[in-house]
Amino acid sequence: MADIQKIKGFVDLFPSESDKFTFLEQTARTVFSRYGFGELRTPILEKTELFCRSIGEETDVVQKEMYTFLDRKDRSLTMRPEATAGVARAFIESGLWQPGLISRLYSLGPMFRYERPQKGRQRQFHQVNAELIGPVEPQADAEVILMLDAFLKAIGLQKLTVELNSLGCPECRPVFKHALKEFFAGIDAAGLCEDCRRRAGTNPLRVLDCKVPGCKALTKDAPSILDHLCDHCVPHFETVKTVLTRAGLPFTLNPRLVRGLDYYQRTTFEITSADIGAQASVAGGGRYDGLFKALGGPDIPAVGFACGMERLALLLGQMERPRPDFFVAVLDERAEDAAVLLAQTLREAGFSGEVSYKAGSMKSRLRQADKSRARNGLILGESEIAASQVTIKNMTVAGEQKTVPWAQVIENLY
RNA sequence: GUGGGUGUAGCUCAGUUGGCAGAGCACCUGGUUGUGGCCCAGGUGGCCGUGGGUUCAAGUCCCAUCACUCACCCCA
Repeated sequence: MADIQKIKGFVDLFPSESDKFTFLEQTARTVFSRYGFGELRTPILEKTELFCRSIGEETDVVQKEMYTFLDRKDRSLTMRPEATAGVARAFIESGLWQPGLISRLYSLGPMFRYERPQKGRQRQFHQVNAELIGPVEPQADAEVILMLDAFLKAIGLQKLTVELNSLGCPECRPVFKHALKEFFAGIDAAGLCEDCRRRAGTNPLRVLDCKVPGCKALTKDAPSILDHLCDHCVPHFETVKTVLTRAGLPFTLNPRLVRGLDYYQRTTFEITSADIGAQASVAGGGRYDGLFKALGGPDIPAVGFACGMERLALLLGQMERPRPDFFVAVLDERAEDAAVLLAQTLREAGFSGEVSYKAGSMKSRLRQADKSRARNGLILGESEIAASQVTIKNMTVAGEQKTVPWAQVIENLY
């Protein structure tokens, strides 16, 4: 055991795993560009205040999950726990915005939250984020959800559930919260779980999302946010649903879907999978019209989502690595230089493969060639050196091989 | 922050009421002088997570500690 180990909740990804992330990133770029999105790369480190003001001072993320520290000049900095705040900050700071402008931006990269790790949750995790900045129209909400769905389909995922809700706006949500508190006042609070008795006062919306059976039963007849939407929010939500339906995307209405970050309003959504353990949510997002103003910028509406790559990777299964074109099997010490030079020539011509640096027995070197899954075994032994030739062995068909001059290797590969 | 589970070979794991440290896979070398996969034989490889304690004797029992893991909270 090495005496220095990686820190808790951080992981090393070797090729069999990192291949999945590369695939996810490439697919995201391809799909998002079809929707007119371009990549925005923002810093991993931001001033702490940015996250306090955007995510919400009272949220768990800000209260107990941030990697926050003082730099050498005693400024409080934080490793980003999510992407949207940084994107909004960058967008405001750039000064590029003007009324009527629409920006389509996505971001990829690591996020950091100080939580206890478990399946589908690390302290450093990766998200692909998309932000559609500018439009108030509900069609934009639908488009973002459709783009997310297109991405998930492109990586081959089935059996995902789209849950949809509207949280209302600053106008109608307070009315609903009041109705909810009245409801809790009217029921026997003793039947609620310990957490929910606390939450009923502090964050009543959360109680509706509790999985404890007793709480579920007690809140069965609780008022629904969808019955309390105001005259602006109702048609907005109706249009979102209509567009999704006409696009053929099935979704489930979940009036109890609550988001953990304060900046969401109106449309919210979540994509879940039943196959990845307790942390079932692979993506979540919604509309955050108030965020830019809260950060001291202009009043810009926006919709977006965050998608967890580790959770997607859990659903991917092993990816097949491509077969190398060749493996140079060195049988004679005098061929050790030539082997590397032969490989170099082939690589310059676009072929891929490896070399056994040290000479060894035929059996040993061919075993290596076989293990590398190469299509061609290129044998350099005593007789080949003497004649300036290479024996090319077809590793995919038993007993098929030929010996050719150095310069004719490329056209004779199997 | 709270609870459960697990730490033995590179990996996956056995190891009885306390009595010599094991298997499979992987790796290496052979089984025809220069021909892979399948098969066979042999071999390399262990501070039994760490530190205390009990005992003639501890992988095994007790205490502590660390790590990993699953779940809660919460989120992607």
